[in-house]
Amino acid sequence: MDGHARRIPDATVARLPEYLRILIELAEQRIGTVSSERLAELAGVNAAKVRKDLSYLGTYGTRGVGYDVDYLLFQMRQALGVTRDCPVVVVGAGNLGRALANYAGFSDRGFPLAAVVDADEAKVGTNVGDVTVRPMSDLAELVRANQPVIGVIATPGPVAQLVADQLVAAGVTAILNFAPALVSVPPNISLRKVDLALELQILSFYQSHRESGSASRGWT
Amino acid sequence: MDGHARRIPDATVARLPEYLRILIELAEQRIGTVSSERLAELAGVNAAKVRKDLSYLGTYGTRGVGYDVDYLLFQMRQALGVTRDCPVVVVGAGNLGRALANYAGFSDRGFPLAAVVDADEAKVGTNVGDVTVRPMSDLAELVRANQPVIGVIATPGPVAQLVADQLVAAGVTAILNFAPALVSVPPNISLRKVDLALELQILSFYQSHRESGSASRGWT
DNA sequence: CCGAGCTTGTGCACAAAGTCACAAGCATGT
DNA sequence: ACATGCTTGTGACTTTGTGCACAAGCTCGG
Ligand SMILES: NC(=O)c1ccc[n+]([C@@H]2O[C@H](COP(=O)([O-])OP(=O)(O)OC[C@H]3O[C@@H](n4cnc5c(N)ncnc54)[C@H](O)[C@@H]3O)[C@@H](O)[C@H]2O)c1
Ligand SMILES: NC(=O)c1ccc[n+]([C@@H]2O[C@H](COP(=O)([O-])OP(=O)(O)OC[C@H]3O[C@@H](n4cnc5c(N)ncnc54)[C@H](O)[C@@H]3O)[C@@H](O)[C@H]2O)c1
Repeated sequence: MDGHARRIPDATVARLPEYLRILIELAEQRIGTVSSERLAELAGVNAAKVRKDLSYLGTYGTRGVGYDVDYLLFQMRQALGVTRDCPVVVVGAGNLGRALANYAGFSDRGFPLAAVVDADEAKVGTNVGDVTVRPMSDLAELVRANQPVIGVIATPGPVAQLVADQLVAAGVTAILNFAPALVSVPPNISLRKVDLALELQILSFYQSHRESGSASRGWT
Repeated sequence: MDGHARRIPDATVARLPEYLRILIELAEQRIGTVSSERLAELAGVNAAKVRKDLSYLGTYGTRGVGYDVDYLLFQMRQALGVTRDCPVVVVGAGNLGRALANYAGFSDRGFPLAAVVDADEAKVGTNVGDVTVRPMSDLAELVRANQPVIGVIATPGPVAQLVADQLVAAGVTAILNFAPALVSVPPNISLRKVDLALELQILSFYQSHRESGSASRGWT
């Protein structure tokens, strides 16, 4: 379609959603154009980096003016593949699973909650957020009915690999893992992990070695 | 004490807590020594990287044998600054704040919950986990009584900067931000953010551009 | 139509991170 | 004592990411 399709570096991919969030805010404020300078300020990064990042998507800016917010927004959604909503299935209806299920921010950002499943019979049938907890045996069907789906692991660490295998078998193509355990998936499945205790330990490190680590951003 | 104190790269710092978690598991299994090869396998990274990472802490391995688990564990805790527990104060007693407060994994890993505070009068006085929600006006005193403290922002995005400022004013030296907003802090304060919707969008990208992104790990 | 004033897009030089390959060094058995 | 086998620690190289600086290019006013 475009013809140039150059590969986007991982570091850039990791920043695109941040730009996306900012663009959405700008669009809500009826701001029509934005410069790389301003975007950089809002995202807490270098302006040159913003321009380089955006240039991987295509040449969408106008020299002397900046970027058209709505157009860039459209192109960014296209690039990120968030043009259509992508439902999410949460596995584990514990503390975290329930908080996630109650979280409106997911639907708002294009990731509606499709279902919550749990292995515990006592939790199946209870309500969390807008949905009813379903048994693990429903997983394959739920995934098939909603494809493509992102699977979220919110179970204890020791069963994380097992759950991941079940998600993959059910046909999920991307997994977000909150359990503090390594999980392996086939190479065609995307996997990311979020480990909160790990974040605290990184903070702890920079706190005890008091010199500006990579963690802190500019102070205005 | 040691004399050589070379600067540890950020990328290494981000991996150390993962090694720490694995070492704790190994110690629990009464495993006395571990090779870089095995550690790498458990952490899902390259063995040479493990060795280089560990070499920043000091020369604690034994050639032909590997690393003594207990000794390395001790040194790693030392390096990460997690030798003493570091209490955590959560701001915002909503879905996420309550899930965090109920989460045993924090105390287990050296980050006991000191308090939960909230600006909403209706929530002050309610119980979450083992603690009672306190008003914002108690923040400074709570921080003073527990120092050093890590502050966790679990409030809506629009007030995140305000809350961060209050945390800094109260004397917190490290902040973990869950709100989807940029917050600025003075350079001597450590700051990290966790944005779940952002993670989902990154997954979405790699899902729509189906080639192995940086996200997936090996499949055994 | 032209010049002034911005802002983009990118070449380039540098910094950081990752990988390989291997010498150095320890333990064990003979 | 010494050869053997294994694993560490690290120098050299590759890949990836960052930031500067500036030419190219757009808009607008006169
Ligand atoms: N609660 C938090 O704030 C928090 C924070 C950081 C990380 N985490 C991590 O998130 C995970 C969940 O935490 P939590 O506090 O919600 O735990 P939890 O114990 O409250 O909930 C775990 C849920 O998983 C279910 N489960 C157990 N085995 C299962 C299986 N094989 N298949 C499907 N479901 C299964 C349980 O029935 C339970 O409902 C843990 O790994 C934890 O370390 C939680
Ligand atoms: N719930 C989730 O699973 C989840 C997931 C990802 C991100 N988040 C983010 O975490 C944050 C909290 O989410 P939530 O679902 O718990 O929201 P929530 O609305 O349930 O809770 C927010 C809490 O913050 C309190 N608060 C509001 N203003 C405050 C102020 N100025 N000072 C102190 N407290 C204040 C409110 O009283 C409320 O109790 C949001 O930014 C959200 O985007 C939540």
